[in-house]
Amino acid sequence: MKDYLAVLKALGEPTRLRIMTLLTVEADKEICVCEIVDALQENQYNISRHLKTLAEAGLVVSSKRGRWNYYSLKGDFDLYRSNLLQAIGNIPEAVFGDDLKRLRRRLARRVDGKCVAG
Amino acid sequence: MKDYLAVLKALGEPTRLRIMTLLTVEADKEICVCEIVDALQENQYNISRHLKTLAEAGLVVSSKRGRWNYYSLKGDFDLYRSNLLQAIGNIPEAVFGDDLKRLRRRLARRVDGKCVAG
DNA sequence: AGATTATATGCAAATAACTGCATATACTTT
DNA sequence: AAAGTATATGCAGTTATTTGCATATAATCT
Repeated sequence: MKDYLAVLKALGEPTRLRIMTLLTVEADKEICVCEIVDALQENQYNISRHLKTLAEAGLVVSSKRGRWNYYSLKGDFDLYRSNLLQAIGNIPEAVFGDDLKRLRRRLARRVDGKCVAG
Repeated sequence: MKDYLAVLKALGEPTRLRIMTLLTVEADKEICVCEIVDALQENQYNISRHLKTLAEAGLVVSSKRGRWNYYSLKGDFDLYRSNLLQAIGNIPEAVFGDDLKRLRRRLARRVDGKCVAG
């Protein structure tokens, strides 16, 4: 039961739910930590920790490139996780409107599709 | 966001997830508190409290009859909650095997479809 | 090599959630 | 009316989760 609970707990925390929404809405992209930090206006260390929790729950994966670490939805969800993601997909985008706006503004700054922070 | 979170939090706790499984598997029935207490082998007061949390999250409803209080899944789920229930429906029944066995044994004791506790 | 930047993490403090116990409430039975 | 039964809840203590700060790690740039 523990594994199943870990996924629900991972989603049941505001910052992590916000992160999952970013990654879901921009599901075709990998997003790096500093972009998430900007979009959510939260501390770097907290974002980093919440991402770890999401990864441990089997919801996201990371891919390090240079000093950047890019996160994205885990590709091959089992039915349990994909139903959960479908559920949170029903939450109106307006709930996360500011986050998404800031994310898009930030993504627009990329050069060659890569984060260039600062 | 708070309302959406409350549902995920409600499901992300072992006792509450176990309760939801009982109510889902026996979705055609209303189940009273003392039957849940027996099935889960937990304290009456904790079950009572967790049921309250589930009710506040819009997942279950109660219906008082005599001194018994019967709980069941809320009938008219929105898409968000119904997708969540579909998700937890993917958890193998074996995970809750003992609970379900005890519940069935307990339900078999009903008289006229009503709980007769003790 | 040394400085800089992006990310991660150990530890202590703060916050939130859960449990146990006692007891209240509400209904029923004698 | 009194006793009994099913359920709910206030309060205090415990346990779990999250945060803040400092700092570690790892890669890059000068």
